[in-house]
Amino acid sequence: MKSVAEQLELLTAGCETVVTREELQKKLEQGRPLRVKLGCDPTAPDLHLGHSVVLRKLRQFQDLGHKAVLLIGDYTALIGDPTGQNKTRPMLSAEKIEQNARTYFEQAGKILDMSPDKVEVRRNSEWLGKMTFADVLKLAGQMTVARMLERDTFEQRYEADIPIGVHEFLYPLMQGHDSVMLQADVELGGTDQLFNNLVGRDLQRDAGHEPQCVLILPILEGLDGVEKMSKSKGNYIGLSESPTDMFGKAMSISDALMAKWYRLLLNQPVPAGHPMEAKKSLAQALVAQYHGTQAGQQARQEFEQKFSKRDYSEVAETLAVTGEIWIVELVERTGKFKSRGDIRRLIQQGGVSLDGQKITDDKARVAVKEGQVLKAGKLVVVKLTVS
RNA sequence: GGAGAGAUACCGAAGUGGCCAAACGGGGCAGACUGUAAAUCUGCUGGCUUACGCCUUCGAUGGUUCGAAUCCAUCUCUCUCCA
Repeated sequence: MKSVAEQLELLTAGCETVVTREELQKKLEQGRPLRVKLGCDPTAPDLHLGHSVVLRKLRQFQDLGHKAVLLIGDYTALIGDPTGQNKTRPMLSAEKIEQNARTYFEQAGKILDMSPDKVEVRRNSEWLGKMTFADVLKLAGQMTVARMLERDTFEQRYEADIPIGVHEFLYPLMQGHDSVMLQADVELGGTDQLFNNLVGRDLQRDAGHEPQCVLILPILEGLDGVEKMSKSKGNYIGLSESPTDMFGKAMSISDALMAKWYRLLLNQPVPAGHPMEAKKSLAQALVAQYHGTQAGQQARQEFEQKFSKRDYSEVAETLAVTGEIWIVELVERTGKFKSRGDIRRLIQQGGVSLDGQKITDDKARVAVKEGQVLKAGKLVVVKLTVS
């Protein structure tokens, strides 16, 4: 067991905001396992590196002997959230939610310790589903409109004339109420969760509990280096992606972004030396985290061969085709493109080559030979086999 | 409840009867250059069709017209001011 000072140092490292350090220290001094809450969204089961930042923090708590309390927001997902901003969030069936939750745990398990004594899984329908309208009013009475409007996402939307549904004011309260019910000692979240988590403190205090500490982790920018990593923006690396894709995507980030990824994903400073070498180390370490050390080395070797030496002999992915085939169809078979029009454009612009020879005629038929290598765009390289 | 403004492709934003698959900017993709970085230059950027061409798209539904993103009606949603 590490000392309180060591724990405190470790746990607050990398956090953007800690509310408050003193309180956390006091809780740690009590010497009992703390209950560390993290809300999971059962509508987005595809976890990516962005989610991993907060999950890794939670893992740190676990490793120090504390308990991860995963809260599934099944009640809100069941009702749906018709917020103007994100269109109408579809109502999810109970089965779908369960299925998503399972997928979530499967992926979160790559980071968290999922052994029963380290994790507690709860659903907020347990208590929210039983509340009466009078209970809701009582809850709502603990908050004021002015305070709600302090929240910057609300403030911004209000200023920008973007609609805000009244029910949206209730979400922070629901989330805060969850903390009361769970007797959370600590709540983790991304920067967008600061307000919600602080509401939890108020409600806990009103309920006569000791308020939870709030640890806010920074947002991880996605591949583009500007926007927050998210599935809808397509700028993410999924936790379940293949070593090849992970490595390739990681290599495409900007040097400026690399430092932040090092800090948030590896808890390390950028090593000295050539930025490209540093990036390779980053990519390798990431692959190793999710696929093992060996896969990390392999991915690196494969990458260096493919792109640095332009030697495609070791390409792992294969595609079986029959003898002669129309080039557009051939590329389509890789399954990585959304439409034929897209493929045509790619071909016309010189993005497709066979054994290093560009094919720019989108009407061409090609006679595929065993072992030829097809390259389409930056990321797709496959070895062809004739069947 | 009253008065006004608005809804265009991934986003912002032009377009007010045919030349509109829809200007321009951003984003995205590709090529050149590189380190699959950045910067820069160039091209592309609804779907199907290996051609001719066809189909879907300007909030929704109907209508006027040879012809509608554009005109009319109804509806839905949003914003502002007033009560």
